[in-house]
Amino acid sequence: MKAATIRDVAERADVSVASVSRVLTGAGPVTETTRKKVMEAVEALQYVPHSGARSLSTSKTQTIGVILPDLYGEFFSELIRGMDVGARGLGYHLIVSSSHDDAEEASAAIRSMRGRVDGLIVLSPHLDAANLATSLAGRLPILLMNGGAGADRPSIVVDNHGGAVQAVEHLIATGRRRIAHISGPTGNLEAESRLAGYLEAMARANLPTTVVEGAFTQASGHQAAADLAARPRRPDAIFAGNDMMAVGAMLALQEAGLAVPEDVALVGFDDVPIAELVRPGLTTLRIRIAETGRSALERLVRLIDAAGAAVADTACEVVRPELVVRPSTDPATQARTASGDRPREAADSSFLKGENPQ
Amino acid sequence: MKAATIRDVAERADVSVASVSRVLTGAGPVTETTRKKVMEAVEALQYVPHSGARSLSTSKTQTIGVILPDLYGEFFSELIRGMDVGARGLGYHLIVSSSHDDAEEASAAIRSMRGRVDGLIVLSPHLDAANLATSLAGRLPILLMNGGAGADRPSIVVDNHGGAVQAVEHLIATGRRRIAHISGPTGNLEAESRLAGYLEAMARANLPTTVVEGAFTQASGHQAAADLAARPRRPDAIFAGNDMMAVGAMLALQEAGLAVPEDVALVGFDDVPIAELVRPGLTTLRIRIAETGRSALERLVRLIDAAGAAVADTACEVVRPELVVRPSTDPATQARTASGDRPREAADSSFLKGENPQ
DNA sequence: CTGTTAGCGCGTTCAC
DNA sequence: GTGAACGCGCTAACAG
Repeated sequence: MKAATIRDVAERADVSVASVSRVLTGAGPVTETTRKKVMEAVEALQYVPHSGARSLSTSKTQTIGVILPDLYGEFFSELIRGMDVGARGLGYHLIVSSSHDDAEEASAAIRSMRGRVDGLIVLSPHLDAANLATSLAGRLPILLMNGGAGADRPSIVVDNHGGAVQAVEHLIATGRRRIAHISGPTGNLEAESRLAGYLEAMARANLPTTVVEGAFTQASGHQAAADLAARPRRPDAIFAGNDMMAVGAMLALQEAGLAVPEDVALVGFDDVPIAELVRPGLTTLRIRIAETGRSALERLVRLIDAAGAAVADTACEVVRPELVVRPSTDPATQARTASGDRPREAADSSFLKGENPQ
Repeated sequence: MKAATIRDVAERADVSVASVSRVLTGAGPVTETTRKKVMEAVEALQYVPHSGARSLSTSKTQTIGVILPDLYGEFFSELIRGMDVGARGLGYHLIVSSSHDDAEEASAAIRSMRGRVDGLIVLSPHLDAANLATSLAGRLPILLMNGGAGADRPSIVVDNHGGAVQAVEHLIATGRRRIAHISGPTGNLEAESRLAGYLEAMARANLPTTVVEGAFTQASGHQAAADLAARPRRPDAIFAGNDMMAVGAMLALQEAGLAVPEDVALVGFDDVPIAELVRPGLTTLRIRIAETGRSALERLVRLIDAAGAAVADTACEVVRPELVVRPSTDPATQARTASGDRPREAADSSFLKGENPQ
């Protein structure tokens, strides 16, 4: 008892497979009579077109692949969510492939996408990702979001440097001077840009710098902050490379008996959902993550539709983070951000709101 | 300038396509000489096999589809993460399809998977999902995780009823009597089981019940708790239908000037990562979400491999939630859960730890 | 061990 | 308007 094919339908409806195809795809002229016969047969046989075969025939899979380093943490899940929304809106499917630690694995993952997707969104922190993507994809439209200067390929990057500068300047403006930075892992382009921004802003203000390397994980942020808190000349502010580390740092500081922001002010990066839920609410640099994801997907689809002629879109779109001040640096904002609802959602596209989560 | 096909490789290597196929798939006997010639041609032409064509030929896509209602919130993202880990381990890809509000849409989504995946994991809260899946998939292996009694199909369900009973009994054991419940949305099977468990446990203890309906979202939990806090005979404990609502409730209570757990104790459900990060840490019923996801995927693959003969596996696997006591019901646990690191991760499989998140 | 050929399931020219 | 044939790119029989 195998699934019915287009041939079975044609036979039962007593027409040719071509007619069945015409009816089902809606393309080509068809008599109402045959249309009806076909539909009846389809119904009777519970026929469902085989998208794999269709893809091979049309060389369109209606699927886009997302290559990313990890699925852990809210950043990536939000991004995926946004992409998924965009994909569904355009009739595309999303195939995710994560946890490619080294370049070798990532390259294999990209390779295995050929014939399976119409385009790729690559978020690889590996330095040579751009080259990899270029060489391995064999003329597959690719959108880079790996944090590197997009070279001359379509890409989207976050202005990490500018965001970091904003963070530091905000801390300075609120009277902080001993500002430490918990950086992301060495080799990660995003992490390095944020670090560079921190260093530049501090240098400009003529302040001494302190950097502890983290790994973009909550645990590493916790450890780094514990370290900083124990130092004789403890900082009066910490700028963490991302929100997860900031959250870890916040807990570490509180465990050490330090008050946030009174003793130590704290700033994160990304504005993941949890940033608003911790207490005190976390000041951070907002990237509209889900929206960025959707936008990325839509741009890739545009690229796909344009096909070869798309030499036009080779730009590197820059996403500028927006400073969101919360109680972790400014107690006065307490009232505003104390709500359990997320005010920002009201401003964003409605797709950002989850209506029926488990 | 199109991508090279197997024919191009065969031509350049001066062998037949069959030989190329043998070399590339590793199946069948091949001389070292031809192997070398083929590999050279592959290298020269930058050839990458077209997985779509291969799938059509082998009727194996090495892809499994996940149908879920939403991607919002940590529950689903954790689940997907676990599935992704399992998939990669078994050489499978994951294609996600979410936000199917009504049964119609979900059914269309399932249908569109034909020829694209080897099996399906369906997490639909729609009551008739089981039927839908059955009728629409045309002999596609399916694993149900929709919370309903799996009928006689392979499925995984959480013991929501038992978990809810545990929650209530814990609250009673810690001296609470006016225990309210913020339920999930009507029509959601998980929500209804949890509600039933609450009602049963309360009845057994001969305590009066109070139920406010939420929507499994943080915002709805916030609103429900604000409502409860304003009542003349305010509860001294709240059991929320999931962690997101519990977090919303916690913030609402704190805004109302109530102390957790002193004035109102709070229990959630799921044990999403954030449950440990809010203050006070949230007592909840732990489902090893990522692990459950991985396990589900592995089981589905087993089902796929077994193919037709798999009448054996028709069981309904039950996941039993484990009560995790944190300060939101018991201040004495403060010290233990104050750490920014997640102790539980040490106990779980290492794949649960994110090493390189953005 | 290797080459030839027939499908996998569908879309799509072309004549009719 | 309709049907027969070919091709998408690859794997798997079957001969040689």
